[in-house]
Amino acid sequence: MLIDLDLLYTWGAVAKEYKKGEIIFEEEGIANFYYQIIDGCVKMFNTNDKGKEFTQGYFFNGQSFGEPPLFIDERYPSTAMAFHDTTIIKLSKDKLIRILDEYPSIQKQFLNLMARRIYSKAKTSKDIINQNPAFRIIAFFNTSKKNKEGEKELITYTRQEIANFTGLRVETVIRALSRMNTEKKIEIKNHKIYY
Amino acid sequence: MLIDLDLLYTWGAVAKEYKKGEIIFEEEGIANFYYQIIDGCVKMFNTNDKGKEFTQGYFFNGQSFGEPPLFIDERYPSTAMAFHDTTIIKLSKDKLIRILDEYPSIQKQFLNLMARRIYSKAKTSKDIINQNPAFRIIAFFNTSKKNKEGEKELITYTRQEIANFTGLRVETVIRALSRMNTEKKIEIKNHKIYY
DNA sequence: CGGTTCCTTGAGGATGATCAACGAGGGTGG
DNA sequence: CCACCCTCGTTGATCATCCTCAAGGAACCG
Repeated sequence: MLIDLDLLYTWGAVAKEYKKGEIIFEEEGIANFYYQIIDGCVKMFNTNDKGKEFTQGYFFNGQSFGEPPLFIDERYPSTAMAFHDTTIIKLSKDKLIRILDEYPSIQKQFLNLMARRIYSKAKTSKDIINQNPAFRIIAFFNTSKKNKEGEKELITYTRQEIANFTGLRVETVIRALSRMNTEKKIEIKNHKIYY
Repeated sequence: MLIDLDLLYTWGAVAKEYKKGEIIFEEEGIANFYYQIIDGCVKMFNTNDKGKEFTQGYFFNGQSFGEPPLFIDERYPSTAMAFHDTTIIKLSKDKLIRILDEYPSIQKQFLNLMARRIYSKAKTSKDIINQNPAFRIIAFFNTSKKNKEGEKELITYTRQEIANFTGLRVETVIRALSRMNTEKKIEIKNHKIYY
């Protein structure tokens, strides 16, 4: 949980529910609000001229998203969409900036958060460049895995979502997955993927 | 210029010169220092199993680099190397953290810096995924361009460097460039690229 | 039970990677 | 001044891989 909910409400934040598939903000839109997820999941992505989608990342309970443009007066580089039904608390940009100025410890938290994001992005782009479907897919699974070490867990993303995240095509993902299955890198039971 | 040099020296920072090609820190190394470039250029990159290189970015005069791991206690995700002869001022991690705690305005600057990095990384990975050599190369040129709008300027990177940054191979870059030349997207005079 | 959404398979084509040479320029030392 | 070396740029041929297009099949949900 990033900023305390009570604090946010004190400063005039408002909770809003978004239905699955609803757009929260769009690429090139002006950044006016701070968003923090109370419950649900948000996907950030870009779409190119030919409608091909690239997923920048997923955000879950207690996480905030879309903050960088607030700090540097830029427009949104990507679109944010509710991936499931999601409740989000919204605070105006000015108020967020004022909170950061008043609470240095919160500012520090945000610095750490941004640092962590850069760190992951560096790791991810390194992996994506590394041509090779299986490798990219594994890298994606690793970032999305809940229980780090330990037994196999169900992957809840569709093959299309995996494709969007890895920059591959659905068919390529499917073929790579079945190859990985026979090579025992993953397990597929009844179309469900375990890793 | 990020942190004032006098301030850094006051806190015990030391300037050091690195010769072209010299390694400043290595992937997976422990992060103990804050680095700020006084003069020169630094390249951050990863190398995969087969020796293929992926350039994460270049850093120039007045910029700092390799900070994220300092904030989150991780190891370096990439290697940093002097791209030309470069003078760098080094400060220990603890001292940096203490500076940030004592000067909230500096902490804020770092927050803005990290936000800007995330913003660029988002733009870059979007572009790289967008299969198409010409597109990737143009995206790289745009980020490295000094005078934003305006007339053509000389690209000072070798074709190998362009390849490393875009995740392509040298030959592919060369062929793409000459196609872009005939299509007038760029200009090549005497092997030199203008964009 | 009908309609979505997701998954699967095959055939064919496009494109970037790979391998192998060679060319061109710049700097250095004899 | 010239020969040599080293880095960078260039070209062609071939190969592997992923994309594209097309057509179904399976699972899930109201």
